[in-house]
Amino acid sequence: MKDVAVAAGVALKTVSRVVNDERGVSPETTERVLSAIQRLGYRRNESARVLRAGRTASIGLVIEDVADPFYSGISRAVEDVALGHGSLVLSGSSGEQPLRERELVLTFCSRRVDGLIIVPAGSDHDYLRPELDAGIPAVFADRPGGLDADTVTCDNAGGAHTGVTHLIRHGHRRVAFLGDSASIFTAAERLHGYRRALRDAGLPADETLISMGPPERAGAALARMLSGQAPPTAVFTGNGRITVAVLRTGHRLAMVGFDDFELADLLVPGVTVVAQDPVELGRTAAELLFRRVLGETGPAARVELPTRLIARGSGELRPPDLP
Amino acid sequence: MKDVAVAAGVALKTVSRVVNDERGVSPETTERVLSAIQRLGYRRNESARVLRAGRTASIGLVIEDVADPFYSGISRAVEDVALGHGSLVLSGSSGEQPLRERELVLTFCSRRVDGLIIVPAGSDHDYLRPELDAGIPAVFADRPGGLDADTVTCDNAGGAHTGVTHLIRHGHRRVAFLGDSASIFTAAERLHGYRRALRDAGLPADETLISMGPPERAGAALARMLSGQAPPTAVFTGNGRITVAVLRTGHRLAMVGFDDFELADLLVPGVTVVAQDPVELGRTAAELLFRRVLGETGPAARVELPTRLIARGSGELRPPDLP
DNA sequence: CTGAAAGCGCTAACAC
DNA sequence: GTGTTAGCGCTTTCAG
Repeated sequence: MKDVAVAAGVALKTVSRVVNDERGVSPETTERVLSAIQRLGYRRNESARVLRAGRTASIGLVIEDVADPFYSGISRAVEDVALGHGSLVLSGSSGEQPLRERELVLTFCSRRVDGLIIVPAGSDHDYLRPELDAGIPAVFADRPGGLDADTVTCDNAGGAHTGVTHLIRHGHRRVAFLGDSASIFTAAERLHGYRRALRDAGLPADETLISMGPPERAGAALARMLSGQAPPTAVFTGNGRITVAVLRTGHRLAMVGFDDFELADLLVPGVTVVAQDPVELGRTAAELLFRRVLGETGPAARVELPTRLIARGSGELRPPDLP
Repeated sequence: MKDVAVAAGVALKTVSRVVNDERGVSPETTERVLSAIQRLGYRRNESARVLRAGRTASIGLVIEDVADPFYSGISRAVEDVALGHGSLVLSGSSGEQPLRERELVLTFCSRRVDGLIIVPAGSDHDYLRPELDAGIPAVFADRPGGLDADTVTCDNAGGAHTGVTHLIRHGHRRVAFLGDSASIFTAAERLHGYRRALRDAGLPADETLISMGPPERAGAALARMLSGQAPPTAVFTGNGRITVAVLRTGHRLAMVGFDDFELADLLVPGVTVVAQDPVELGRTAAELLFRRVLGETGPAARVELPTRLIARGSGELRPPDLP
């Protein structure tokens, strides 16, 4: 910048003015500065600018894994909203490890991001308190965090309730539930929805038909149930990865899965799902965040997004004894 | 930092020393500083540090769309390598628009990223020249850029050749090629591979069996071919999205697709594909980049990753006249 | 309309 | 061991 000033025969501040489109510079001076900038290949150092301005025009996004289509949908939506606000996105995958989440968040904070969108891996967010107090707004997405901040979730319990009720309406009385580890908020919520659906239908809850754990183990869990005393005639799967794991076992049960996925309609039978909308989730979280970044105060918002049942065949299969 | 120094009764530099784990500070002073840091909730401002140090410990990644599994695989791999080098990733989706690619890259540069990984949307990268000269290394991934920089691609032509030859070996003499827009490097390369495979097999190239264009139009293009004079008995699809589009048409042709995808094995018949490895692509690009960031000079590297044919059924169907 | 000086938060270089 | 000084590249006063 100094070089440009010298080359154009003006003061530093004048170059700054031109670069920032500030008014009050004569057209000819502007011209001279612009040509010097061109000639020297000058580009403003954003880091220095940030140091003065305080705002970095960047936000931090912590998700579980970019390579998972659910989270990459969120990512893309966040990115688009951020770009609309002239902001960049620093993102990182926590891999469901609270420690890594924490490290990523703190790293982002030390780079003075203007705000954070976090899909919480852990439930303890005390480490965030000082940052929030320091004025860095945060929004929790997909799951609530352990802090009173803006939160966007899906109607997990309601969605599971709808899906399980759908199976029950098609004549099933023994519906298995295969969910992710119970420590994950969404998994626990969906299990609640399952239990409530059984209760609402006046069906007993058989604990041998419930299995919570990582997707890799879902196939084996189902096999155990099927070889048990009173096997299920239908299964509700608690997320997309479990749905796929169960499909790979090649069973022929009625089935409804939480999360839509590409090609669900091309399988035979088509897979009936309870769909969430990751893009909407990301968009909403980002908009909430930028509202805060722009200075909005007020109590923490809690947004719950609806789910949608998409019937494609697998959820409409009747139990063997009811043709 | 100044506050911490005052609170601990030491000079600024001493705080800096403690924060940076520099040697030469007595244990008790360290203790005093640490407790002051704790008390005041101090966290170093990375922007200021960057301004001094010159390195930002961040890299920029421009891909086409994070929401596409191929690119999100790349993303994740880049992120992991970057984290291993203590670096963060700024990422953005170009949406295949050269202008947006350019804007993202220049924005990243003005934030002084240490390096760039670019999946080129356009082919003209003159705008990058000054940045490269200014010492910001760049690596092109998936497609070569219009500049002499490190590049990682897949063996597009070879992969297509293998896939098409596979169909020919199963008795097909009329193999259609449905590729993405010819302006996209990978699409053009794969078309070359297709043509070469026909030539190598002594088969004539029938231009009515070739269609290049956006995935949305692939279904219609195939329908046109099938209702033509001499319809194809097999089809080679030029990328994952086209493969899916073609599957949705519900045809019953023999088929091999470029790009593997989840559930390809669960469809009936299973979909035979030529698989690339996005994770390996991202990893290689990132490693190449960090080698440059760490000071390696020397001529631009060109890495070509192999592809792999995975037979699952659809590519082994024989033509109707050869049972 | 333009410029000079101060300082954002930090670290490198050199005292003490 | 510790402190002082200068300056990274920019913007924000406040004077011309």
